Amino acid sequence: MVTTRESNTSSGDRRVRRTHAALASALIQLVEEQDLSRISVADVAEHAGVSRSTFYDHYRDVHELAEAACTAMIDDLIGSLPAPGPHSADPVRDATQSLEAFFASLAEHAGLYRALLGPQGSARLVDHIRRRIAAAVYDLVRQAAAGGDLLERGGSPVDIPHDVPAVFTAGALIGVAADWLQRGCPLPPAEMAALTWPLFSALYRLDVDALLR
Amino acid sequence: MVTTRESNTSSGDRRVRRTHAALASALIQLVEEQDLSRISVADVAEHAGVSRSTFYDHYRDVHELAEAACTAMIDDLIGSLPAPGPHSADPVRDATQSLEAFFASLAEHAGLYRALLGPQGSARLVDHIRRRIAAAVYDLVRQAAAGGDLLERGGSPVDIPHDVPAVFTAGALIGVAADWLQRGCPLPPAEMAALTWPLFSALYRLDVDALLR
DNA sequence: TACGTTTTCCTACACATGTAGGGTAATCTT
DNA sequence: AAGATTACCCTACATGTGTAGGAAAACGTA
Repeated sequence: MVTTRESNTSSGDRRVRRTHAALASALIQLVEEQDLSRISVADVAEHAGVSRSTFYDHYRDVHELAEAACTAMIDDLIGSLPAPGPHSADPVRDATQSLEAFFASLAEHAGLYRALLGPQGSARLVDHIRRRIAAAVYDLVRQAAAGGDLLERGGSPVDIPHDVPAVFTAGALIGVAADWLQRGCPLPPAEMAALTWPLFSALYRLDVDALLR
Repeated sequence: MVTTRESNTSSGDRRVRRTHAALASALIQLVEEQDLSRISVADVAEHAGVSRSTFYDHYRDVHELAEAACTAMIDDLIGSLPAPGPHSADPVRDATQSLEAFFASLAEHAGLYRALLGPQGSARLVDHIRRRIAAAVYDLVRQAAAGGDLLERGGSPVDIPHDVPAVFTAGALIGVAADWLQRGCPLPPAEMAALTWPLFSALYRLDVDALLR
């Protein structure tokens, strides 16, 4: 009997790692071929070479598996972004490269991300991703504000709850990403970064000229 | 046998209107009590005084019913917003009031919107709403640009595809709304409007002082 | 009112979901 | 290497899903 469901990240037991990997791999493969809503637990288990019963020992449904598979990728992505130090030499270039890395990572697993962020995707996952991005943005803004890279709003001390801009930014990023993925990634990641950077810049009133000076 | 599924808005047949209304009402009532994922087709049909078979004559699943119920409300909302004419006397006040009306409408049907925009909501509906809002924003921006209320970006002619900012804005609005609803609407609509307006303003580089002068 | 049309409802069926208990085999620990 | 632990798998079951065909009732129209 399985007693604990603590969703241990990289569990110690080899069997668990094997089935986790097999299920994730099977889902990613299946999601490239058909709609997520058409994929049954039996399908995933079959393609993973795992019993349907075993699936339920680890995940409550297909969405939860997708969430787990995607969460790891998103975490890797966020962690890999070149965090702007207290005083980067070229913060604009850093930010643009971060954006480009973001879009490039989306394009790399476009099938999965499109399935999960699109119309027949998982609202649970979108919500989860939005929270994670919002948290990252929140931290980033605090760092930048502490470093002096970010201008105060209108000269007055910040009186807006920090999380509203963070959620605003996260939602915007997800909106652009979802739309881009759904259109089949017509523009290359670099161009998407160049297109969206001015929007973020304007949002936080970054004085680009002052930063470059 | 039911032949057509053209989702006739306000169909001619009295029976159809009755069942549509009954199903929508039943769903709205049920969604206030329990999670959307826990609501079965049989539940909705039962509470609506309608056969389960009849449900499937009109909607493919609960999400589609929710989408239909919510779409009408969203359309009403967008249509009721005070569209800023070519040259409003006070565009800032107009925009803030539009935002306030938006949040107020969300709060009015908080149960339904929270269920549909939240973690166990409908990705299909979120996508649909984002498209509608993006289209509305797109039109609004074009109008404002034609009226001269909107400053050109950085003094150069607009070279950014208009739909990227539109999707950006729509996603941001949905992000803020979803977060606000999920927290139980702690701040009143007026305050939310006041909090988010500066963000939109900064996004489109509206020169507030110039507009007020 | 009488007719053709459309909706509603019933029944039935194949399949998917999620849960439970327990046997077996792999893994971890000592 | 031996024992304790635990993951895996099998079976079974109650419930929900989505589809199909056809009878009865309500509707719009002439």
